[in-house]
Amino acid sequence: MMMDMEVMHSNQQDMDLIDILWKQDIDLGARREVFDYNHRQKEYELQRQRELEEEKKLHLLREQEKALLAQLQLDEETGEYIPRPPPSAPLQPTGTSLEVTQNVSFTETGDSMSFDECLQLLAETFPVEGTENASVCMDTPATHSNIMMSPEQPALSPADLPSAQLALPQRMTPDLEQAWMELWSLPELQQCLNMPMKDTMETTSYPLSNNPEVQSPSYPNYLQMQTLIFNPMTTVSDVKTNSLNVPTEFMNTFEGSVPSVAPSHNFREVKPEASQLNSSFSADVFYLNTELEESSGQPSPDIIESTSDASNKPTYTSMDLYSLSPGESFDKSKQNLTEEHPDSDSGISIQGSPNSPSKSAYGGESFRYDSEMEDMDHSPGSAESEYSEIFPLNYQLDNPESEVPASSTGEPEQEKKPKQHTVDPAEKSGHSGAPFTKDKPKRRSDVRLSRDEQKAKTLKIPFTVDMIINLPVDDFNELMSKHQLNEAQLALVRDIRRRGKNKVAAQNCRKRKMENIVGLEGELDSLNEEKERLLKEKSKNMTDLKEMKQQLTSLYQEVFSLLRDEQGNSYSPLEYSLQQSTDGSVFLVPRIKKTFRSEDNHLSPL
DNA sequence: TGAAAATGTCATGGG
DNA sequence: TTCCCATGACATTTT
Repeated sequence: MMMDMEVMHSNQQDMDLIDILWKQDIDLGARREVFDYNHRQKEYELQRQRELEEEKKLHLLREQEKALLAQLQLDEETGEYIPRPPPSAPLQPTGTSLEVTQNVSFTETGDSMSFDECLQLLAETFPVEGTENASVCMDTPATHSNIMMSPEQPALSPADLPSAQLALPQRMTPDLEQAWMELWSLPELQQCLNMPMKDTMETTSYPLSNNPEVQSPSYPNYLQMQTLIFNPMTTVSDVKTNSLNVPTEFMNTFEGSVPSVAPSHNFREVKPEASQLNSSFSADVFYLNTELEESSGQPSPDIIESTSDASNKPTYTSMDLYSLSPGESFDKSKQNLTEEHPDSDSGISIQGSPNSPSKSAYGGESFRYDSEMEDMDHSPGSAESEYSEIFPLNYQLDNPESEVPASSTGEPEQEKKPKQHTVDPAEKSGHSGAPFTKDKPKRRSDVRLSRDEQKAKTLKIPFTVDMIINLPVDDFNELMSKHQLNEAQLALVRDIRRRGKNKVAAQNCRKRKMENIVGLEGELDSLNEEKERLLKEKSKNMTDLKEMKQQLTSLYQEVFSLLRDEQGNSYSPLEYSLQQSTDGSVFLVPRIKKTFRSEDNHLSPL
């Protein structure tokens, strides 16, 4: 509290200083309200109003989720949450649909009343004219009306609210400024409110999906921060659990039909010890999500946030990053989870994570992530190889269960010939028909990369497929020389490189072929135009020739009509013709017995 | 479910 | 000779 008072005091001093500066700068045309302390106070109040509104929204959503989850139960066969059938003694009317239960949850008793009271209190406390504005961070949750929260999360019940949230305005009414200075002094809040969206995007070194909601890595952190701010009683484990709510909402964003409470739910089941973790906050969030990811197969955008916040943290590898698949990859991750193992009774795996220790076995994994992005940027054939493609397959690689079929067969993949065209057992288990029921099958590139990556993982290749494929020859040789690889590893690396290179070459070849086809088609068009032009020219020439012949005939007849022999008789054009010699002189040549007359020197020069 | 398109892979030849 | 690339042909997957 002393610190808060100091903050207030310093703020007052700052504002006074700004006032003085304004007086000095007023001549420069600066508006008064820019430096007006009252105006700033008003803005503060506006922001507080937004804060409280968001808080109410969050609470409402939690209540909604809570009520919804009360009506749901996990279908162990499908892994989906389905409306809970009425118990033996039906407490509700039969046939209660999901929407009905949601509506019921909204209209239920005291909760909404608490918010109404809260709203009223807020309206009395903050008679602010505009409430529609929301900060960037605050806006995001409001856009997700379908936010889903964990049933186990410490959702702020109405009973908790007076101490945590709702009592805040009441208690602070005499000294609102001080109370809000407390809030504003929280670094998380300041970070959130001051963090431009683009900064968060920049710190996230890989492109996210087109979904703008996914492109806001600050959003998960924001929710965590919200919990920290508005629930002072929140424990570390609560924070973790709340942080897990964010991906659930993302899950809903991507796949609204699939209940999104699985991660939190499953997390509590599988990782109960996680609440005991007491390390740093970000690390907790990250590891918890990583574990959640491994246990439930649903990556968490929280990790993205953690990645962006602590991009240099050596605590996670790119294998972890592979699992951070927004958008489509979420579904695919779940798909892999539930569909690659149809034998599993539960759609959500609760098996152990045998590869968790092995994830660090890949020393160069951190490079792979960037390399993949470079590949997408530079590889001519990777224009369509979007981010959503990379992550699912990488997740599949990282998914411990994806290896189960291969290992369960007792036939290690390294025993397969590298150049074989047959499909690996792991691939068959993952891609052969039936298992894919919820989502479309993976793309071919996913299959291939997954194949190579799985093989590389199986043979413990210490570098990534992209490194193998895309490194220049010298670098590749240097890399190979730095690692002692056995024959199988060398063969696999060579095959991967050859296949990758040939794949790009084939893509380039096809691209060139298409370009050639397009070029030839263009050339054909131009040639056809040339042909048409020539045909027209020919026709015109024929017309001209015909006209000239007619003119020649007329001139011929005219000349003959003027010619007279010695007796003054005219020559008949039928008996004589006019011929021109090489020297330009024109002769009258008889048509009949020309030779004879020629021999008799009867040629008559004109 | 079959056809067409797209893509991956292998074999081969040339630089 | 080896490596790399281009490309035809075939297989497989996707649409």
